[in-house]
Amino acid sequence: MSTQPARGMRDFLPDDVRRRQYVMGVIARVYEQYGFAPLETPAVENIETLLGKYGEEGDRLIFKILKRGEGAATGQADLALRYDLTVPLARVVAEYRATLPKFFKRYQMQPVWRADRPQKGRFREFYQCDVDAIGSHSVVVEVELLAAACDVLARLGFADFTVRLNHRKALSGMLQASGVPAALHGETLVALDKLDKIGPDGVTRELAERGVAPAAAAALIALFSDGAAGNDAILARLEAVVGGDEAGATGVRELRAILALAAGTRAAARLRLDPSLARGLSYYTGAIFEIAVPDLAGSLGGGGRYDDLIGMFGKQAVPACGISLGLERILVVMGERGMFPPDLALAAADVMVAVWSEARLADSVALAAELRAGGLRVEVYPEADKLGKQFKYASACGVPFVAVLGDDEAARGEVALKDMRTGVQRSVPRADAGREMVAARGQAQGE
RNA sequence: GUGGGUGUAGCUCAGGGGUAGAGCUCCGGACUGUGGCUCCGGCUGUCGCGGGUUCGAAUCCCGUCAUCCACCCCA
Repeated sequence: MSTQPARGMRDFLPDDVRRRQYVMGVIARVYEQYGFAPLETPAVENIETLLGKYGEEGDRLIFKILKRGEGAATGQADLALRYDLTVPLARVVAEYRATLPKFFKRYQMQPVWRADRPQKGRFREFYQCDVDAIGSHSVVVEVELLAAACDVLARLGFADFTVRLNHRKALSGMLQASGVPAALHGETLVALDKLDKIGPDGVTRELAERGVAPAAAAALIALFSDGAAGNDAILARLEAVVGGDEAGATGVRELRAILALAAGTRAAARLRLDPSLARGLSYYTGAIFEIAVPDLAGSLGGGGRYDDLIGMFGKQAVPACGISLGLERILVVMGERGMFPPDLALAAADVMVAVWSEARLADSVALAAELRAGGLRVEVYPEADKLGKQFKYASACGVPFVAVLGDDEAARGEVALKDMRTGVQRSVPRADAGREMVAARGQAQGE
């Protein structure tokens, strides 16, 4: 029988968990600094909550749960594993709107599931770390979210990430003004997105195949090729192309406002206007973001404004905006670059109590209890064994101290303490052993 | 959904028609109150699975499954 975890799923061994907890701790602290409150929702949602929210591709990748009991024979699904944290949030807001604050700011770090094909930095179960602000149309929300995400990455040690920025309304304005019929917007964006892969000629060909007029194609390619230009230059160009299109003008105005408001935050140096950024999730309605580093094909995070999603739950339309960071992607890059603090690899115990003989077992367990009461993390070697083996085990585990309570020590009321890093051993009164090692640990951490 | 790489010991991998291998890990010993280093000895295999070719297949062929990578899409 195979002992591997199911496809695209992973086991997290202690070192993995420590790294994950470290990163999630940094993220939670930053989000709290911005005034966001924690939220958790169930892994499973009713299937109709999820279907129709993500677009065709997204719906296809939802893990569905077949009916149980008498319904099992029908092969129908009534439940599904959540595909992201945004749609469950929208459901929660629609359900509890009356009791939530006017501006509901929440963060959520939980696993989501996608029936995708696994790849580097891509798993079927992965954690998203979302921050969202509900209830305001103001672009202050966008700026605060962008600043928080940039603070997180900076605090984790990233110095080379960029945040691509675009706007759904600016995008549709561009297409509309270029004479692309609304029905072709989706396909046109897919083709334009390939610009850096198949080049202007390839995109021109593909657009022609899809029925886009040559003049419109040329105008769009010119606009989308402006990658190296500064934000101001792109903004000016966008304004010119979008022209009188009303939605487009709104989009460009909001992008301008976001860039202006962000000037006083850590996001300012990161934001790159990118007219080609589209994003596949269908619920976005306004600004859209994507966070990237050069050494990973996928993004570290993404997000945007979704003013219509909460209204889809049939109650009241509520504006909303959010950003999602991909924990696994961040961990993959941090691992490759060796960005974790060294003390994450520390042993699980400060001291191991060796067991001299069967007769001393009870006394050794008692000694461990005394040391724990003094604030130490203490492991007891679980059986009486040759001392050599016990030291070898302690050494392999990286435990910095071994306490030996042999017959000689016990007779004198002492404990032998060996510092495994220096090899120095001395006997101290049993009552002082805890204090000695707490002091030694403090010294080691001060180094 | 499309395309490519790889499946051999617990782990990392060699072997490409003729008896199944190495390093690491693990266990024991040198070392009966003391680890790391060294040395000696030992355990571990349906060579992913199924079929075919052959006197003979880990090796060649077909299929299948798993896994990794790329595309699509995404975090």
